[in-house]
Amino acid sequence: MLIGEYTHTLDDKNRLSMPSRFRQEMGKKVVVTPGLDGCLFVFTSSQWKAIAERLSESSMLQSDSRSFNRYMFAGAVETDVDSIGRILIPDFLKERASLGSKAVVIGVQDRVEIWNEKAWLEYKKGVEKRADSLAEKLGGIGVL
Amino acid sequence: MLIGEYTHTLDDKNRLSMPSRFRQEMGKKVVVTPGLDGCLFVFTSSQWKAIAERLSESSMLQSDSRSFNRYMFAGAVETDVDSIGRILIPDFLKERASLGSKAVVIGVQDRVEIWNEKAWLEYKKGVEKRADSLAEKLGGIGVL
DNA sequence: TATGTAAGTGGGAAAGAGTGGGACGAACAA
DNA sequence: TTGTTCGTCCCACTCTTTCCCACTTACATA
Repeated sequence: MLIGEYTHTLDDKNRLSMPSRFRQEMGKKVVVTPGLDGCLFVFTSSQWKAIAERLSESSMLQSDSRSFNRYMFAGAVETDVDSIGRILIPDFLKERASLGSKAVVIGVQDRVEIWNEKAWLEYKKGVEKRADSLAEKLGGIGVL
Repeated sequence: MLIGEYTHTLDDKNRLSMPSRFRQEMGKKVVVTPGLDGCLFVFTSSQWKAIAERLSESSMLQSDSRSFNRYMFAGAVETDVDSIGRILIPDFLKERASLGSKAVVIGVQDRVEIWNEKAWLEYKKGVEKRADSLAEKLGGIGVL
């Protein structure tokens, strides 16, 4: 289970350390994709395979699924985790998530997300404020 | 799996480098065709065969599929990948996709697309805006 | 407090990828 | 037949990427 929040530096060579607690679960190869709400998603190879399969069920001839497929596939990168647990963030993904020299790496159950430092702070603040009402909303549909 | 986004130069001789990560999967011969949304498609020989077969199954009696077939077949070119991974883009395809001295090469699962730099930027921007709603529209993609 | 271990950061060297240019051969025109 | 042009193939240079190693900081333990 991937949990916790870590701030790591994204160095000149676009390398980003994964928290050591994540490494075993993440494996040696991961896929980084644009995520939702402005962050990046990091998937294990097997997770990614499952996603790709779902996506491929849609027809190339339909505009909407073409768009979304391009979004997910062209935006994705398979990258090795180096010998000391770092991954490479290509420039176009770095831009997409507005990453500077610091990035926040968070664990969300079974996936890892990478956030711009400020964006994460604000997002968190926003959620904290709404936490109570969110809880009720989710409670209403029987989550907890 | 072909994924990622790369910007390469299209030189004076209309040569375009394929990303090194694509080369093994692409093989030595590819078929370049006019694509959809203003880009070019690049298929492996075997994929092209499959596509051609599927297209030929569509009824010749329907005006629409006749048109589409003409669009795909007449504009298609088979071209070798040279010893260091470049392909030749004939002038008429270069024009069709409005390619300048820079072109964006993207991987979309099992096909490669070639885009005019600006056109890709704008297309991407447009899709990014709609990404969240597209994701919902296309239904739960499991992890997402 | 001192020492050892593990994690995060940074830099250097080697390998690989991308770009450009030149040479060779075929085709066409004079 | 000769000269020119166009296309293809091959080589070389340069820049980027990747791999490996070293340093530093933080934490834990004795």
